[in-house]
Amino acid sequence: MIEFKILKKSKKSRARLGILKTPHGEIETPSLVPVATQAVVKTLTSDEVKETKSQILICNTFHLHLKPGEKIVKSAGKLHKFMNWNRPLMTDSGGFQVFSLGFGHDLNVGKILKYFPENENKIIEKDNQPKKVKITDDGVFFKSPVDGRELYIGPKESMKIQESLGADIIFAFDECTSPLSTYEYIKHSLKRTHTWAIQCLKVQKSLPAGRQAKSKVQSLFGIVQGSHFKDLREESAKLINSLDFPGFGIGGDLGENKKTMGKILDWTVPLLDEKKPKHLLGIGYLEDMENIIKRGIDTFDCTVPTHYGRRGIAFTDKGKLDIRKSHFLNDKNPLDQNCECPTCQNYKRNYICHLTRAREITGMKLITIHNLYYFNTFVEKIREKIKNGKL
RNA sequence: GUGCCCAUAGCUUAGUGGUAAAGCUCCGCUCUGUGGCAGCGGAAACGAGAGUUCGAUCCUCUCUGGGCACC
Repeated sequence: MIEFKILKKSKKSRARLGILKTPHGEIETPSLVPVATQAVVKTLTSDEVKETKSQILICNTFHLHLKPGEKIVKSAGKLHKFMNWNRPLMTDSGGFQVFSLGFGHDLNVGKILKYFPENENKIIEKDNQPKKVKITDDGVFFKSPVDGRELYIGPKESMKIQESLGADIIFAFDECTSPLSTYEYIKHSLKRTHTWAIQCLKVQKSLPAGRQAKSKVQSLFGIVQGSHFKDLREESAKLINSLDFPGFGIGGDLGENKKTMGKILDWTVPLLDEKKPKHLLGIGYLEDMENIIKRGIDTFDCTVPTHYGRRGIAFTDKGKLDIRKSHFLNDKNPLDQNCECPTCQNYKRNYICHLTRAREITGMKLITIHNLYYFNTFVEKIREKIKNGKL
């Protein structure tokens, strides 16, 4: 079971400084949670991840269910042993794949709606279904991206898989919704997500892992949905808060821009138990961090540092650097002048540029290490700011 | 030396008697509970000369370069 201690509350905002204790150690919050979908931070070994100041990782239930299957992971001694990561772990429930493989794929939109004119006519009405995913009130039928076979995940299945995987913090199975859904769609979807949340709690308590020594028990976080509709977000926050979750996730779409993201958090966070940790799912550009932390977010996972790293984008004090650009072949500086990460201590832009252009995986690795270190240092500085009363 | 074949974008190849298309490369841009993908946009070519023709990248000849075979 987790334990969450709030060390300091900001007087300027809802930001707080905390310690989140888990069966595999504690983390300082606010904290970034790097993404290790398939039980690996892509291109890195777990030892390398430790050199990036990463405190906790999040793996994915859906992907690990497909490959290699939770039975394999369980028999390998569960996720921590399997991937040689003895620090805290989370697993996402598979709820995001309802969206990413469903409407997200069909309509080519993300959690935050961009202002493309072609999105204007795209609307998801109440009884619409995605092409490759069938969403029912009991659970979701997926078509496996691996071999095409049909697979079903509902709250019970997600809990069982997550139990086998053995992360410290697990999430309730939810339907992550699209920003293009109508109010009626979201209202109906929300009912499902809430029913599933209740079922997840019940199932989790009945599973063997839910009955073992308290110190080892997984902590199940409930997820608030409701899209960009104020009353639905409020309704969801109140309901999820009323259930016996030790922490919360805030999921779903966050409106059409960064401002709506802040608004949605302002509607939601105050309705959730202040003493419990709050995780924002899937958000975390550098410019988002202060914004969400000020609004009471303790942890947040984001693919940006790793995903961008593999595409050759390095984050620096002077902005994003597309290291594949040919002029970097003549640049003898480190990725970032002030960075103390293993990459910046030992390698220069010219070499990393060459590696990425030659499609050598070490290029991706070096940037991934840097980006993670840079993001974690960025959050570290935000923690400092809270400590010093500046945020 | 003789015979045959070939010559289209930086690379690899389509194609047509009315000036040309694609993949890769290159140059921009997009990417938030991760395909290392993907998508959008851009730059860029008919080896040289002559002939036939209203018009030749396409047909004919010569040259240049490359390949193969034979002596």
